[in-house]
Amino acid sequence: MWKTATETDIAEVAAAIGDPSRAKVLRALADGGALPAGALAAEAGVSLSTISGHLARLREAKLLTVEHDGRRRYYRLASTDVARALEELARIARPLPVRSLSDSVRAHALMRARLCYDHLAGQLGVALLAALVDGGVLDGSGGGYRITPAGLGVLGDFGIDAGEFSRRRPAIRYCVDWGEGRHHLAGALGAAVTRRLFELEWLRKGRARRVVHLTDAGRTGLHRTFGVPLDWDA
Amino acid sequence: MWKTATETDIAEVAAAIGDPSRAKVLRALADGGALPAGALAAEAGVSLSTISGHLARLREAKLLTVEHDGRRRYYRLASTDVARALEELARIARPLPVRSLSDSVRAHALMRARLCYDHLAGQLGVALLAALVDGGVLDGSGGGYRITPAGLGVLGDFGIDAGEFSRRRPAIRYCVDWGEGRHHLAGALGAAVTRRLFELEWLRKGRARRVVHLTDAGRTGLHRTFGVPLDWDA
DNA sequence: GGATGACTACGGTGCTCGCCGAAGTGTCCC
DNA sequence: GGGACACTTCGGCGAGCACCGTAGTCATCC
Repeated sequence: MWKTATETDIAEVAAAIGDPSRAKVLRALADGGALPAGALAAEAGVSLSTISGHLARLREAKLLTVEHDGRRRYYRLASTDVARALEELARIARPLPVRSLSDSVRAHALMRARLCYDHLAGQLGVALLAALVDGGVLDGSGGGYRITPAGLGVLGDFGIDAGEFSRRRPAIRYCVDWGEGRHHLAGALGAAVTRRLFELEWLRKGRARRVVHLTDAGRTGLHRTFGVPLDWDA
Repeated sequence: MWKTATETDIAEVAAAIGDPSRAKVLRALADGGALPAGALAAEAGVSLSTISGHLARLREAKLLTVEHDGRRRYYRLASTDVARALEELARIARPLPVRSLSDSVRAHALMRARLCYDHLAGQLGVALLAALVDGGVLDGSGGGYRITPAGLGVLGDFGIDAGEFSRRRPAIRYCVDWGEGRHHLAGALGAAVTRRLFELEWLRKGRARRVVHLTDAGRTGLHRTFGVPLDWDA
């Protein structure tokens, strides 16, 4: 039932994360995407042989998984838990010096709406979860979230069959977002909603990694479907 | 309003955590207590000079704070955010080999009820928060928790003036506990409740660090006051 | 004021590990 | 099958750092 909660080796994981090159790799994968070794090498600014060693170590620490696809290997975060831990670390880490104007533009965009692993985060993610609860799609009482019977219908109309979720992954999880104590939607439902938002082109990927933009169709669509305020970003 | 969310230096913090000796220090302080350098040296199994260097580094990384008290210096986790990040890392870390029987006894006790920084965690913490929501003390809808008007009264009778909470610390936070997607109560309220539980001797510190035990008085008291089931640990 | 205790600062030693280039392995394309 | 491509493994170099013992700095106690 409960995982056997012996002490765990924090030092090992932390050491695995605690190298500039490896941290860059993890951040590049924080949107839940998969990238081949070459791209990650470029991202981290090191040689292919070096990145290969780093990737082996991250894999050893169970932070990454590999998917073989022909002659290339796509690396991906091992789980949403990893993404969570990374965001939590980012909270307590000191800010990197802002190097350029585009950095601060990107920072602002990330704050508004970004991908955290495979689901929506940032202010938009928070606003969406709040709207789902206010609109009765989710029941937020009881120390967690549950899909209500009414909510099943709303989600079905939106194109999501919540009954189809795999047993392995919790249907609903939440990530703690920037700005004390606000949630955004994660878990299988968070991922499904986000995927559907892209399908409908209510959401579009920004040029910078992890950044997403709400389209005009998305703004009105989210308002009509889930009651997200039109001025959520005011 | 929102913190300026530029990229943060995950690698620096993670590297600070990612050393066996430093990780032991952090784990020893994870219950929110404060310990002098000598005790931490013993805990980590290194010399005083070595621990001094480690403590300086942890302080530099803003993970620890020091309080001077005469000729000794007490070290403490810098914030609840740090405790959170550590628990999150513990989630994804591989379990350390169980070395002895007492280890596994302790692991079991930790799972049942433990301190996470300054508030209650483990199955008991989860059960308490659930009871507070079910009993209407907290309102769990809306993507967070709020104290209800009725709840203010219940808490007052219990000996907690929730109006007195400082503005600096959020009244209510939650930590994600072991076992997918359950919360336990944190924040100023979590700390106040826990403090009061010790005052009333409903809760007693166990022999092992972080472990706490519910007394018989506590079991019935929590049931009558907040509606925690008598068989929460069944 | 001098002795004791708690810690920090310094100097030195050895090991780990991040880095690269070169060579090896597996995959795809022509 | 041969060659290009994507990556991993190997060997070697250099820097960083975890560790200790010793010496220095405060604060307390007598």
